[in-house]
Amino acid sequence: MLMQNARTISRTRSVSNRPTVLDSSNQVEDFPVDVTGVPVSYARNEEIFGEGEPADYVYKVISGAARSYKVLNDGRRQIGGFHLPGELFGLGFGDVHHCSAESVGKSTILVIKRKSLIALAAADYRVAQFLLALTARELQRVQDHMLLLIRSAQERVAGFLLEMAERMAKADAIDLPMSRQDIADYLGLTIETVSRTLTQLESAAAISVPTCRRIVLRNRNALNRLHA
Amino acid sequence: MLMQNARTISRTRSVSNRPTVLDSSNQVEDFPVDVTGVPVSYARNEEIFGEGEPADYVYKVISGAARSYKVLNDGRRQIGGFHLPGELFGLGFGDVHHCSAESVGKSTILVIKRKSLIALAAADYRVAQFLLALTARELQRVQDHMLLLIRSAQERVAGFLLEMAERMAKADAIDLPMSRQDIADYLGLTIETVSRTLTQLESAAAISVPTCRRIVLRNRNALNRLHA
DNA sequence: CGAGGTATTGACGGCTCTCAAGTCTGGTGG
DNA sequence: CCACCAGACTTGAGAGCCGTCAATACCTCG
Repeated sequence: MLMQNARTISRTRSVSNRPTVLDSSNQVEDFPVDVTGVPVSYARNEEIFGEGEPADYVYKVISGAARSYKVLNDGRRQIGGFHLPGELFGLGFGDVHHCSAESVGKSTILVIKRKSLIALAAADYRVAQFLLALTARELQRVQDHMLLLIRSAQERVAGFLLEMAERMAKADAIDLPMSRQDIADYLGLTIETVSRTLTQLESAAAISVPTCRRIVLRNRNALNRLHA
Repeated sequence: MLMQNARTISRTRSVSNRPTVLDSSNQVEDFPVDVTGVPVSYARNEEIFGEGEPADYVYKVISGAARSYKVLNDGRRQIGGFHLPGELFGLGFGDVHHCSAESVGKSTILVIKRKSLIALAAADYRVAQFLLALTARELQRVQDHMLLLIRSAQERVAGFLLEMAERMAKADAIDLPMSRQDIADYLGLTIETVSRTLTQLESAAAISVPTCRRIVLRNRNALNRLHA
């Protein structure tokens, strides 16, 4: 019945670490009009919002990274996406969140009142259009992620590395903010398989792994071939 | 490198079967204001739109069913979703479609000019809100679908049957519009595994399969247990 | 009635999960 | 500064689920 590791849910979590407001007011770029939010700092593994909670805010990563996820009732966790600096998350526009979100490491995140967005969108169509575009892009991202989940372990890991390189990228070196467990839960694999696959890719000279959080892409063609 | 069946792509397809306009004008319900579209009939396996084509229309199923899918370059196909009567699809709000869509069997589909929607949304915020809600609901549906893809074959098939029963449902009997290959590509399995799993579920008295397209849910509790 | 596509069933192999050590790393305290 | 510890990561052996290949049954339609 359950075939994957159910230990996923019992994970270290910094409890009762209240968010700290850093500054009183801060503007959100990207939007066609001015939107303000409050920057909040989160600790490693701290919850940002939980599934089923009222969705009063949307979020924008300033520094660090966040993960959105759902948990199956047998304990398996599926990470739907990682959110890197500059990206918005917590969209969904029901009255409650349909997934949970946590800070990956230490992070600073701009918290924006949803109501103010809704009001702006009602008044200015460009804001509504912008929100629609954001949601549609997120939809597309999730659909692409689905394509990863039907592939072999090598293809998933290669795809993950290429995606991360693309999103954080300057050079061919990536400093992953997330653990092997996070990667595994993102790719629908186990940490052992992720680890083994990275070792294989390293043996194949496609990557090198100087430290476990740092990965250098040595042969993008090989990775792209796997990415299919 | 590739481990799943690559024969998926070579599938019968009714070629050169031009859509037929049935009627000149037809209203779209659900919308907060009047939106008109044109009902078009499609043949079995006929393409409705292709990935990369300009997204000039959105679609609403009147009768029959449609499937949205993407194809990997090794030929594997992932069906992102089935669209049943009453449901809209082809949202996405980029200028091109990011997936393809086909009619499953014979179907009638209302084709709506996207531009007219955009214009309406710009003029009336309720329309914009409605579109946003639709897209967000679709996002949520895809996220839930992702959760299916990380489960065992039994869990996936059970989840699929429950989803279909919920959406087409009146009673416990479902008449599936789609083939085993469609189900397999939706669940990230092979047709053999889908077939075997249905047989298992039948042996376990959870379902019965009078004909291969008709499935009767005999024990929803058992299915729900699997669905986790 | 025959033909082609569709579905089922079986045997086998491989990929990934599971369980279990072992190794490394980063942080803490002496 | 170093020893120590806990968590994270890696590596190994074995098992199980599902994919592959192949043969057979079914079903629709000409």
